[in-house]
Formats: sequence, C-alpha cells, structure tokens
Amino acid sequence: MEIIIDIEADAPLFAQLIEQIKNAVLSDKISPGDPLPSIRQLANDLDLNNKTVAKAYRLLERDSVIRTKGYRGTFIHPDAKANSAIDLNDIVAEKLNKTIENLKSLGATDSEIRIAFANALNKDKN
Amino acid sequence: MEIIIDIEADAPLFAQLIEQIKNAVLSDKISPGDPLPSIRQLANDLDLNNKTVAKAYRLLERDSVIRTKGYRGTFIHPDAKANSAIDLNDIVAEKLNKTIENLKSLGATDSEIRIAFANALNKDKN
DNA sequence: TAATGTACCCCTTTTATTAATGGTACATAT
DNA sequence: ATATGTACCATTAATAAAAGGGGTACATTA
Repeated sequence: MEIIIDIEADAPLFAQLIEQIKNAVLSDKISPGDPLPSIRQLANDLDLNNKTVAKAYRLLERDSVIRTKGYRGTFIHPDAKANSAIDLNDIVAEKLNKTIENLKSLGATDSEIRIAFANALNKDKN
Repeated sequence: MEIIIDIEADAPLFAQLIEQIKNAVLSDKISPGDPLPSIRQLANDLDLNNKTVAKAYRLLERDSVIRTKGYRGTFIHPDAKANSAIDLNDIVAEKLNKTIENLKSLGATDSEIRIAFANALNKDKN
C-alpha cells in the first residue's frame, strides 16, 4: 500500500490519509485483518505529525474501517469494505441541506441560521 | 414609547431595538397603525448608525411587526401583536437542535457538522 | 426642496474555528 | 526496555463571519 500525501493539496492532510486508506480497502490492496503501521511509524514515514495520523485513525475507527487493539496495533476492520463505501459526511451534508432549505423557506436569513446553529452546537458545553 | 439602548449589553444593538419594539407592541404601548420614527430620525435620537436601525426595521418588516410604506413612513402592522409573540429564531433554533442531535447520534463530530453546515449554507453562492 | 425607505460600495474590529504542530504522560503487555 | 493507542497541556496561521460604521445614490411624493 502506497500512501502519497500532498502538502499543497486543498484537502487537509488527515483527510487525504483517510481517503487513501479507504480507497486501498475498496480496491482490495488491503484486506480485513491486515495490520496497519503504527501511528508513530506512519507519521514518521510520511513526515507527518503524530497527531495528524492519530486523528485519521480515530475517525477511521469511528467509521469501523479499522480496529485499534491498544498495544497490539491497528488492523483492518472485518466490515471495512462495506464501511469504506459509506461516507458519513455525505449523510451529514444531506440532512443539513434539508434543514437549511426548510429554514430559508420560513424567511430566516443566513446570518440568523448561522447564529442559531452555533448556539445549538455549543449548548451543552458549559 | 421609550427605547433604551445599552451599548454595553451582550445583545447586538439591532437586536435590542427589535426586542424593545416587539415588547412595546405586546404591552400595548404602541398599536397597529401607529407611525414609527423614520430610520434616520430614530438613528439620530438613539445615537445609532442608520444601518443599524435599518437592519432592525428590515427584520421587523419581514416578521410582519411593522409595515414600511416608502416615502410615507413606517407603521405598526395590523397583525403586529400576534406576530410579535412569534420569534422566528426560536423556530430556527428548535429545528437546528433536532437536526444536530440526530447527526451527533450518528457519530458525527462537532467539527464535521460545522464544516458540512458551512458548505450547505454557502452552496448556492457562486 | 425635503424626507422617506432602500440599495449599493468599501472599511474596521472582534470573535471563532480549523488544521496542524509540539510536548508530556499514562497503562498496557511483549 | 520498548512499542502500542490515547489523553492531556499548549501554540500558530489561515480563514470566516458578525457587528457596526461611512459614504453615495435612487425613485417617490408631499
């Protein structure tokens, strides 16, 4: 599996990493059960910060594309192929589009929607 | 009708203005058909910028609390009392809360939700 | 001529968030 | 000892938006 990170690309580094690992799963370059490099190892190979790789791994784990087993390392999830085809961000975008369209039809301005959104997202953060 | 603007308050100036005019309507200090000061006049009295007052009037007009009649001035809307009790922002907040709760239950992070939201709101702005 | 609401233009300050980085530390188990 | 994922503390630069201000101009009509 080759991973190429383009520092000049528009997409954030962690997002490039996620995309490439998902693509590797989808094209059978890596299969369920295969081990992945450790966070520190991959960060070193790609000349990235540990945190950047850790963030990608954390999101891949959330989406059940990989499984982390503590000190034993990180492995491809049994359902990785199916889960790699699902992009949670697409679902989020679709639901937000519908809600926003609805609010605009009520006459709400962009500014009002933005402010209400910020409040809603931060409401349980005191 | 007395309007008191507190420059030190948390709420934006235009929002204070909107709130006080709505309250004046709800407490019958002003009634449907009554004339309001012109934008320039009120801005001068309260020592606010024309734009700040114009913004408040624009939103009050959208919510049918006032009616502007061009060069003839601005008046309280016939349905002002009922419409002053409705706060579009409450409706917006409620709908956004539900959508966000839904997205969080799917595992989406705050950051992902914010980014998708920004894209959704700006999508027809090219 | 004067006043009305309205619509543009550009500008400043403040605030918030993202993305990425750096450092330190922890329990775990080989 | 060493390596694993992870969790904190923090900072930086880039980007975006809100709020407000300043100016200029328009059609309308008393």
